[in-house]
Amino acid sequence: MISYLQEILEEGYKNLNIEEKPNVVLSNRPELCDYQCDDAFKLAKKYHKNPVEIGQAIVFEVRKNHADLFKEISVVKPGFINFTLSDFMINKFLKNMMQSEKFAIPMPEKQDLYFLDYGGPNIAKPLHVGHMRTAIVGESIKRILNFMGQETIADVHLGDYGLQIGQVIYGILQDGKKVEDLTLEYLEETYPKISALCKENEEVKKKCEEITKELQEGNPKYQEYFKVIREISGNDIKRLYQYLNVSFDLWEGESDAYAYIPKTEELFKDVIIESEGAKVIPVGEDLPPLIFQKSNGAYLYATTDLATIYERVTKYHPDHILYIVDNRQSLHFKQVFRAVSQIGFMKMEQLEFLGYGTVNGTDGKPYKTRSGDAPKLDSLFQNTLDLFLSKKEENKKMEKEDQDKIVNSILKFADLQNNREKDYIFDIQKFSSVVGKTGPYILYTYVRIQKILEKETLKELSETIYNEEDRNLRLKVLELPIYITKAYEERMPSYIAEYVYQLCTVANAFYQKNHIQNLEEEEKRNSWVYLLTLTNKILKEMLFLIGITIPKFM
RNA sequence: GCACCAGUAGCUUAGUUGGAUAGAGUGUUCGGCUACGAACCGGAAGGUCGGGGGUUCGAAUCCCUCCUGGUGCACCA
Repeated sequence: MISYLQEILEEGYKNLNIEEKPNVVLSNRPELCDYQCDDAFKLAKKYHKNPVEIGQAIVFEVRKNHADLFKEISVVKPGFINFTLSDFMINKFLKNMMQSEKFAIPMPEKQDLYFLDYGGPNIAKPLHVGHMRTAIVGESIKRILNFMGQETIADVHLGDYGLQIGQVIYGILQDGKKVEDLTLEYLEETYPKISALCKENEEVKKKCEEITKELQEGNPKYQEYFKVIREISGNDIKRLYQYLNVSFDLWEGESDAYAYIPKTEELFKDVIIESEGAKVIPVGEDLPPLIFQKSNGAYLYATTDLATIYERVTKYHPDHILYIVDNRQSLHFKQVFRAVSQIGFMKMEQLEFLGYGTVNGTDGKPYKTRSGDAPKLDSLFQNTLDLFLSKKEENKKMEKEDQDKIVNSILKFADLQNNREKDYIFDIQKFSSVVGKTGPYILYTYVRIQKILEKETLKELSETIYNEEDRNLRLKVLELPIYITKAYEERMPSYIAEYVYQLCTVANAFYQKNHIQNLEEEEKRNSWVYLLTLTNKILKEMLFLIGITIPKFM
């Protein structure tokens, strides 16, 4: 709708010899108009005229050819141009949306290949709430890109070759465990134990670093342990991602990047210098240098990230690489991006750091359980399910599959309605709420509309709009492209969550007031069935984009 | 110390390429099931948009400054 209004205005601007591109936005005063254009202020400054005069000239041009599209176009006080759509125009666009496969949303001209990195679980520790955020946000960004016609490759990028593995192997050696003795439970308790030990005991830390280095150099005994650790941990990680409906095309990790380190070093040979016994890459006066190789010869996170970029670029030639990671890593990625772009291997604008805020507890500090760890995902899923089941007796009778879908909707909607970049407070009680702006509210709306439509058949949309709730719903449906475009351009799924919620509130108001069953006026009935059909079609697709699937019953 | 991010209603928050009266949820409060599902709908109260200054016809949004909180700063990931 907006792009169409802008086209109409552009036509008028040409006739008036205005070079600027028109800009139309959703009205912020819905009682005055549907859409507004605030260009007259800027144009007034540039052409040294009164904004109202310019506004009137623009309106005059628009009226010449498109009068039937508007109920009203007016210029108000300081210079706002207000558009109120005619029923004809609203319905014309609703039909366009219904008939188009992707709701007549303007698609990007270019089709690029995006490489996404939104996993990053450490195979030495269980997944916690922070991993869920990466996974949910990343999966949603991937689906949005695909919806907009873009190609994607997603890599889980396991944290599987650093000091943490050296620490676990140290623990295994101490306990005299054999490969076949290793279990998930054992790994989960060993890592924190040794990690804590390293902090107080310099000897142990040195030993762990030594093991890490030898592992990286290919020590066969350590390699054997490593493979089993990765196998055990990887299976558990897969199970949790599966529960969240999050998938990856590649299950690579830092360890896979090691094969590319020699070539990466070759690529960076002109900029690698020696400093304090380590090999580093200077990345500018304002940043600390990136450490390529430790003075003891071991490699680090930054090295594998460079090698991973090398691998991805040479193998897949992506146009963009997106990192969905915690904001706390912003400095690290700034260094990596600079290193890569300063030698011209990739351009800065091809590399995107999509930082998300830290998940904090009600005290505003990073979320921890009483024992001091970040809560495991398993217990979060279980707690959320328990809370949901306790809300209503009937919930316990639902199929397990539907219960899981609702738990997913609770967690994902609670997460995605927040702005991606900001820290947010995680309170399990509020997070698991099922009333108000929540996943269950959205699902409830969808299921209820579906119930209404079950008894109806889809026919034509008439030219009439019958009342305020009816008009509000039609207008809200027309707003879809605004939100999806923003979500795509800014890589912000929260815009879609927001739209879905708004659509549900107007839909609720609509069907609460307007009953379809037993409605004798044929035209009205057909129109409303048409409108609700389109509404649910959109809801379903948008819910898919934020990773929410719809249960059979609520 | 330096750098980055944030501060919006009691609580959780949306809105920052400058636009009209700052928008939700929750909590409080009033009203609505003889109805296609009340996990709902309608109304009320609740705001110095951290403080101060500036730019502008117009600032939550841009600039300066101060306060508060978080995070990161060379061999962890």
